[in-house]
Amino acid sequence: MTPAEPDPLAAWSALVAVYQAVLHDIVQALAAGAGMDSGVFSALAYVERADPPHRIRLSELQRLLHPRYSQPGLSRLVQRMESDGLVERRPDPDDRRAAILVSTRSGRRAYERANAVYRAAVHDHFGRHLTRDDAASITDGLTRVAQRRGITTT
Amino acid sequence: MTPAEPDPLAAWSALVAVYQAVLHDIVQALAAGAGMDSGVFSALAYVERADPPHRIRLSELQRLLHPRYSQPGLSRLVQRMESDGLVERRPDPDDRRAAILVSTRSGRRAYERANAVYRAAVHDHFGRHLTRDDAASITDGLTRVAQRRGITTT
DNA sequence: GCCGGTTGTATGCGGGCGCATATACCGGTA
DNA sequence: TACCGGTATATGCGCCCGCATACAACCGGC
Repeated sequence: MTPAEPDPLAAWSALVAVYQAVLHDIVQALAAGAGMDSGVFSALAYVERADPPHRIRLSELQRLLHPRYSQPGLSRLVQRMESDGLVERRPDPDDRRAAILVSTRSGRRAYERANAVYRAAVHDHFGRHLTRDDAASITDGLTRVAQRRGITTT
Repeated sequence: MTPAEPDPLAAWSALVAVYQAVLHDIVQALAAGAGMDSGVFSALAYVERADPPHRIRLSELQRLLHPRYSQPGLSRLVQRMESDGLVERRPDPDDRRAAILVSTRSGRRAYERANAVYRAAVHDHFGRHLTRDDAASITDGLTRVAQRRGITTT
């Protein structure tokens, strides 16, 4: 394959095509292998990796999940997670408007299982098609864009 | 910035973060600047660039749009496009089950305007944050994944 | 010419999303 | 204290999506 002309539109088109196909497959894998939809998985991942772990303010989660979910969208996503027993909602002692999410034991187990499925799916549908150089140069290029745009990765 | 370790998970995370943020901004730009949602724009783009141009079989459009739209999703997307006067539905003389979409004059104008907005938005929110080398290496790496997965890019 | 499997498209239904808005609470100001 | 602009979260509403399914038309074997 001859090296690509440096056309940002072509880069964007390739990014869109790969993202849509890979994400679709990962979503299916998560549903089939862990019974979890990708929105719940993303939110739960932020709860688990928060500092301190296993708990996060709803407004902070909203900031991390933007623009994937609007504030009302997150409100309802959390309602579903709560009714599925993955997280609990605690009052914030310092601010009575705020809610703090804490993962339940069952939520933590579900996350561990789902994360294993997720990592395997990323490898199967994306990682194994990359050379080491590809992985490094994609990470570099996109991380640069993310930094310039003020996007926080992961 | 020090070069990234060749970690496919990090590459995927960066891809997701950049995609979501950039797409969000492009969608807003399309809505504000051309009054068109991104699904209509994608579908119309395939209609316009089909061979021969301005007309496409619905089932072929479905193949091109997969997995972004399911078959029923596309059926309704096309209904909206038709009721907005962007395309017309013609019977296929060779297969009475099939529908052929043909863009209307108004649909072609709307596409030209929206495409200008789209290209500008891709530049503003993505391209201008890339060096020439970034663009080339992202295109190269992702195109390789797309080829290995049998994804047709744009 | 018929028949079973396949393909192309549409529709019923349940559910998730974003926008606009409502409600409660915060913190500063006078 | 009483107020007021801003912040954190929830809810009403309409729309769009995918899944399951329905229906029509195609095609190959006989």
